[in-house]
Amino acid sequence: MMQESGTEATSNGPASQNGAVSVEDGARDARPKSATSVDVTAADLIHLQQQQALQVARQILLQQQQQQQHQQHQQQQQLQLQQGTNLKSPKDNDNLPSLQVPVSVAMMTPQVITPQQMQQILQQQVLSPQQLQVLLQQQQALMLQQQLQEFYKKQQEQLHLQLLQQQHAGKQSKEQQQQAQQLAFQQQLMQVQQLQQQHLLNLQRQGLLTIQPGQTALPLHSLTQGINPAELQQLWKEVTNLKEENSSNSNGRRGLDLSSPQPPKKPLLNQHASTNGQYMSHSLKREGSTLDDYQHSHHSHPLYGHGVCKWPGCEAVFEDFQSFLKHLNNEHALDDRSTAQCRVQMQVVQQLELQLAKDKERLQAMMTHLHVKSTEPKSTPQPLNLVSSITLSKTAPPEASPPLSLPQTPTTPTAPLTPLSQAHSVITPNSLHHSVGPMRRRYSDKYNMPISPDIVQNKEFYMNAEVRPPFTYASLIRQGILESPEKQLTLNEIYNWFTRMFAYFRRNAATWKNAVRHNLSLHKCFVRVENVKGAVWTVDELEFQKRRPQKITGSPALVKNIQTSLGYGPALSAAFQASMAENNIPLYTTASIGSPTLNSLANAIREEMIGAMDHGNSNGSDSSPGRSPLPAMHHIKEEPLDPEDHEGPLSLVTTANHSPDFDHHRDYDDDQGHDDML
DNA sequence: AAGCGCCTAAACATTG
DNA sequence: TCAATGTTTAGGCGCT
Repeated sequence: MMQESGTEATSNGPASQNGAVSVEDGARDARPKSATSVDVTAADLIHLQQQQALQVARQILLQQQQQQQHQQHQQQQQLQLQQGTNLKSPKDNDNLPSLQVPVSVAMMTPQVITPQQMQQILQQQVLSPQQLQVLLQQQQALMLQQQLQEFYKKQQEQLHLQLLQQQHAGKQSKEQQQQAQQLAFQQQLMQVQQLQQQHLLNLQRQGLLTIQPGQTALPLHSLTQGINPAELQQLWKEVTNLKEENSSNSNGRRGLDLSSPQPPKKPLLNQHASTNGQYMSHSLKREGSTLDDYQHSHHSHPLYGHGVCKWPGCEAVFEDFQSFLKHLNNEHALDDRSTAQCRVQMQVVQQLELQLAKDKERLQAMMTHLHVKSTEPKSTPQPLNLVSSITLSKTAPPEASPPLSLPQTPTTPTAPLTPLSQAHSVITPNSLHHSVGPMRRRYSDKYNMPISPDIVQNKEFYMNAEVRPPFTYASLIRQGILESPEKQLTLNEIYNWFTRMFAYFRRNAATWKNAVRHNLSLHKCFVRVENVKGAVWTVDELEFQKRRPQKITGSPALVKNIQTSLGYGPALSAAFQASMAENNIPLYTTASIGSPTLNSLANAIREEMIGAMDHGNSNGSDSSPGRSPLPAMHHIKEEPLDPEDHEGPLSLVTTANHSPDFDHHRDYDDDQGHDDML
């Protein structure tokens, strides 16, 4: 199945299926001028904002640092004055290297933000919650560290002073002094220890540090033994290392690391990585190790499928995984372009998620409003089963069937707007793909017809969503043939029409092609005509029309359903469109609405339905406006006589799982020339 | 429950 | 010979 998706991607190039494609294209366009300000996307703006926030934060930190240095200096002076000693000169300090604050510590720290400043940053609201959290944690750690440093400094000073005092004091009460000194020192040690513990506790609490049973011994031990700058430094290093590891390991999530020597080059990247999984962060983090990392899992590498690089807008083909990796590292390395693409992809995902959430909500509301049978235990909400699910109970069981390999349809969470008249058909996300055994709920085919002009949009829907169209093969074949300029198609052209018009038929080719051939042979309405270039298939409308009416007449309930669907058709379409539009999803719709192919298809199908309706429902209670019973199109014989082939709809839910052998690359256009945008 | 229509699968034949 | 194209049969399911 994976293969199919891969081949599809390449084969129906134009018929890109997921809405993301267009966005990606946009990214591709924007990518060239890497650093220039030409293309400013929303992501860029956000990035910019965050950069500015960083800038502000750094400035604030700088100021704070200066202030603190100043304060420290003042404190030192005060201390000196209080101690009544002017002996201590800067020089003296310099002469005590062992007491110096470790340089590395000094480099890493001194950037504590005051509450006011922090608030200021918060008010700007330019930092993400994660960033803020990390920032806060770092600030707390920094503050504690600074307290430690100050304490340590004070301790140095006091010791120094005491030393001097001792020298000056001569021999008098030396022991007393030593005792007092020891006492003071012990107190200081205790205070430092408390601070350290507090610090560690904080770190632990913040998840920045995991203290192992034996680990606590280290700091405490060193403290009790007397603080050694080297040890302190080591301790701090350990703590900071832990912190860094922690932050970098946390799903790639990373906030502003103000204390890190190198400013984060692309703060956003790792955030994006969180949505894209580990691969992204892998490739961005350390290219050197990517190869090995992927080696074992290349089969499932999201960026590699069917020998094709799936990086947005790339599609480069590779013989083997190795070359792909090479390509990945070379062409999609960490640069502006990749970054931009990554951002775009993230937005795409976010958009999709957003849309999904919205639609789910909407669906829920709709179901609630319509009192959709709550009997279904299914987890997933059922879409449009607008028509009271009469036969629901029946259909329910099958749906529990084994999951077929059908991949989820990316594009359509929403139901086809098709006037799924098939009332009973319960089109659920599940059923769509699990075609389980009985899959074919093709309900009365004859009834399901698209009815409203909105069929065009439905067409678009089917072109892009892997949803089985609710028409029989015969109906579809006929449609394809009638759409052709000469009203005739070769078998291959029919195949192409199917794949072009319905995403659903882009897979499981063997199955549906066989069905097509079977239908062509089986139904009298399809006439094989020898042509110059071989044989072509035409439609005998008379034969085709013969069988349509019958059913409709039969069941009032069905008629009712049809009416219902008629009424809902447009509404559904509108809802679908609204949904898409609302979420800014490009979807195939509008673009090709005016295409002749679609229109003709829509018309033809509509006719078909209308014809059926006429037969079954002569009074036309429904709203179908201007329904010219058949003929509107291709010499359709009016008389709806015998029921021969009136085809109903293909079951929407059908055997979706077959061997995937969609033979891509059959040009879709060999048949009629109008391939609209496909 | 029977009959019908449709779908899927598959065997087989024909053709290029 | 092979693949594409046609034909036919069989079985299953949903619906009436």
